[in-house]
Amino acid sequence: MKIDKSLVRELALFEKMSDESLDKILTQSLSRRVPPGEAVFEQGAAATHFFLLLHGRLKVTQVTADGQQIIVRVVHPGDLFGFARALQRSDYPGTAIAAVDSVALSWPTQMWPDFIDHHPRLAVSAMQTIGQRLEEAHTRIREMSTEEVERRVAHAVLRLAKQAGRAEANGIRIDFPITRQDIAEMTGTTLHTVSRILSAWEGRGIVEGGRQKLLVRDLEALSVVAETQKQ
Amino acid sequence: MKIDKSLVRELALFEKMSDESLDKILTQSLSRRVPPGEAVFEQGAAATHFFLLLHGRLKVTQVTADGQQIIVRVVHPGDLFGFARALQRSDYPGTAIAAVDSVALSWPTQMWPDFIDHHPRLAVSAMQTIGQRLEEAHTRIREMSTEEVERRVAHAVLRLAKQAGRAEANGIRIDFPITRQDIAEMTGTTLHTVSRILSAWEGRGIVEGGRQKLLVRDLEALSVVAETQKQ
DNA sequence: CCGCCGATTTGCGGAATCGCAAAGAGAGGA
DNA sequence: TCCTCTCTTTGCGATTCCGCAAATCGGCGG
Repeated sequence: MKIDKSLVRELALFEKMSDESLDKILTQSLSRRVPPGEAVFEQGAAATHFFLLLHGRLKVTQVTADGQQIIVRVVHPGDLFGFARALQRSDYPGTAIAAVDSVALSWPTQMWPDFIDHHPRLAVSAMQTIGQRLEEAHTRIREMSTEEVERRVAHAVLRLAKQAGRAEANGIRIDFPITRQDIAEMTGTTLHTVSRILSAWEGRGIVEGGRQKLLVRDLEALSVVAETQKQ
Repeated sequence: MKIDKSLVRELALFEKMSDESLDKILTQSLSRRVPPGEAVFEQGAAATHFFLLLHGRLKVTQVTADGQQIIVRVVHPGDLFGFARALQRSDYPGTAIAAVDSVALSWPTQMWPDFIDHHPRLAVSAMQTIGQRLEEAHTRIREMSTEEVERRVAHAVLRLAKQAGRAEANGIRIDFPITRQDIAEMTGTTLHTVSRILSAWEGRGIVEGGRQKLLVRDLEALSVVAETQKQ
């Protein structure tokens, strides 16, 4: 499939790579369109490919043994996904579901070692990416350990605004459909509590809600909420 | 400094490396002894080196802006540490403190890209290590999102028993000094709650406590606690 | 344009857990 | 051996947050 090279070229991951190498890698990839609600891969399935998101937005979820679901992370355009475990495990640890119409490139898992051997800089880039992701995970652990629910939700919304925000007349729009339940699963609480918190914020003019919609009207005030500890 | 090569040779990280390469790498390293309570590096300090723990046990902690501390992870012999961020950040994101007398090898941070360029397999190994660590972090996030405190503490103690357990007549001894406060900081709760939980377990014959001591008497029962959801 | 279905809001107990406080206990140093 | 310091235990009231329930809302398909 014909791929828009300029999109890939801009990624930090391929920054140091020559044009020929990049071409070679791209010709070995497959492109796939994923409509909203469809899974790119499912938790527990054999990890046959790793992916790069070109367009759209994915939610990576995990389901616990007793059926509870959490959102591990949101995948944005330019992110690699479905690969961290391709190195260690044979199955995907989570499910990646398209929140909107999305397009992803994919490569067979077994090509990964080849990539690294032929492009050591790629290894460094990839490691930086994973390192960042690890840092994010630690941040989340720290937040869940030390902050009350309202601050955690504030941090989550701030992250969404930064990573998936689109400027609008009245503020920053979260640029994909997201439910209260989703936010609850990102912050380790219930949709009820999230709803109460967002309602309170709406009353203070900080955000504006809606069905699967969220608009941040006052980033400043939201940051204050995120940094202010109770009492 | 003279280093016991056999110790290093066994590590998965260096598994695929030739003897000459390994020798070269080891001659470039420095060995350092760290007495209990002393820090290998401090949060926020310039990341000048990355490390490999040979002997002992370290606790990696982070302190939040408002002074609360959490334990990010425990470093066991054979683990690389203080490097994930050397790739992306210029300072250490946490503090590594020796729980017991420890010995670590260190290399200057700027040698990392060299390592990768000359030993691509090392890059793959390192990435697997970070990938595993990321997976652990996600496990912890999942636990903190969906489980009550008692189950989280049970999981934490099980992990400690697996990673730092030494067989004893009456059960599995956690092989380094650990306080209730430590366990609290690993599970996102308070030392009071941990103390109550451990007391209850002691009453049921599952564990045996003591000052900075912990002995798991009934691994089976503890696993049941870890997997049983309330009600 | 109407009806249905999933998303959201909100009230109200109840349970889990925190925070404070005070007492007990073990280990190492003087 | 005694003293001191830190760690640990335990009680009790205060809070946060969950879980259930019921009502409302909004968009999509027919």
